[in-house]
Amino acid sequence: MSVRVRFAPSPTGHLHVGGARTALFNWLLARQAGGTLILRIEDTDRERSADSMTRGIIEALEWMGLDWDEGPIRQSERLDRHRAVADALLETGHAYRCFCSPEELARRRRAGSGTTGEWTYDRRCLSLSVDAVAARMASGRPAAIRFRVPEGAVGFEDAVFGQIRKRGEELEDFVLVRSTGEPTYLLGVVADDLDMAVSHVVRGADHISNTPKQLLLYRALGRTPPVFAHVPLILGPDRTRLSKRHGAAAVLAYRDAGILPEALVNFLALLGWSDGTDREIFDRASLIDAFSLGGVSRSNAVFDGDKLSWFNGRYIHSLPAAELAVRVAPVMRGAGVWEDRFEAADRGWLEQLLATIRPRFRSLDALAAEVGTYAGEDIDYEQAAVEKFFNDPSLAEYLPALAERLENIERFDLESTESALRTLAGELGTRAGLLINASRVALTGKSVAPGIFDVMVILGREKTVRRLRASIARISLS
RNA sequence: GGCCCCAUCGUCUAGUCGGUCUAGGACGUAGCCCUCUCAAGGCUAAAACACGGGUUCGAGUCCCGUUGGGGCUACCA
Repeated sequence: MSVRVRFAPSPTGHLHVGGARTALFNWLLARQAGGTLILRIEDTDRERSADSMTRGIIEALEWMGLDWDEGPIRQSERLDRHRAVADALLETGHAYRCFCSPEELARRRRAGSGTTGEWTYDRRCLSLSVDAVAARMASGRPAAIRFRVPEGAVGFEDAVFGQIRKRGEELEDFVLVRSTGEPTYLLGVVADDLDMAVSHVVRGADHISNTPKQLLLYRALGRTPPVFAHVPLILGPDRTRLSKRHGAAAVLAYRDAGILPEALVNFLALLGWSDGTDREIFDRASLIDAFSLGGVSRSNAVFDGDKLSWFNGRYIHSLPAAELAVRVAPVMRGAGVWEDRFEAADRGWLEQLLATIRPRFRSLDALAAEVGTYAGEDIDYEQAAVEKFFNDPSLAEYLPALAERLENIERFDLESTESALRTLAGELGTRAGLLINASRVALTGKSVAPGIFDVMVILGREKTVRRLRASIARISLS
């Protein structure tokens, strides 16, 4: 049997990391089996669904590199089909019309929810005679269609949670079609999964409790249900389900915060799944290779932004410099540090710069912002750096001397600049460290930067000499 | 409230048929090394089997209960 899975988000909000992980697991399963991934938008609640959300979800999936083979299919385009399924259920006696209005139900619910807990639908309309139903329909009274929950237990073997059972008596006669004629989610999923020949339903564990209802529908329809695999939920730091309340839970917010998609994918894969080894770094291909539903955890996981950040650092540090340049380019544009010369003539220089400064960064944002320090003409001097490394009066003498040496050495590379500086320090009878740290402030305006000779080489002789000389004015100010 | 599910370091997790598990790895934290700063990298440390009963020669691993957490309980998805 071929693997046909689906990712079925509802466009009532942004794609958050929980949904993204569900999408990832589905994608992994499909790719691993050479199967099919269907993207289905569950927008049967027209009140809460928004097209902009659908676009955002698609944008997020594309950014993560999770491609689908069929769809996007909007559930709202299949309403007639859903209604036909409901009619069939009506026909076979598995469903019935209910004329109780939502307001009336709310009233009864309030009155009925006494000591023994929740009120469930009392099946008032189930006992209506055929004539009574016909009369109400003729009078144009709106009717919902409810599923008639049969007696007995329902159970299924979940691919990650194992055996799950529920007694039918605990289920109420749920609504299949609203009195407005709109089918509900419960009917929609079953009808769609059936029509789309879905073989594995992989979704969040918040759907476990609804699965028995869906199973009843499959049974009433005389069809074999797919394999169900529920994945544990991702929790916020407060241990409740991730939502907008938890700030940046949206996938696109991570993209905008300078997170690389491969880092998010790698991190998410390991949140709730393990291959049983100590391995932490997985690229797409090895994830496809190693993933299995059996390795999915049964307990919920707290989202740890620090660890995501660590993964992001790993990828920023290890991506080929040329590739990294491609990724930061848009971020640099956003930060206003992009220059056209980076597109052509100075592409190599940009790549070299990125490779030099990246060990200090864990996000594309911070990395991009730093480019300006090296590529721009002017630099800002950080007060703290000036106070810490630019406070020796003799620097007013040393720095011009260093500038002069550097201006005249034959070659200008790592070895020559270092030997020039150390030789000068020796001649001046001072520590090389004094010159080095002061040079750092003079060349970058900061107390934190790559090795000073890397800085000199990346800046080039001319800019190095110029900044060294220009910086002297700052000494007296400190 | 009812029902369902879950339970190993602060966090993510490994833990084969119950037997060197004095519980392993990673993030984070602390220290050390490297060193021109800060990172990166390397090394080290502190840090967990929720609790109580069973079963067993032996339980983190099986069973029951308690506690804790999460989910569902809509004419939401």
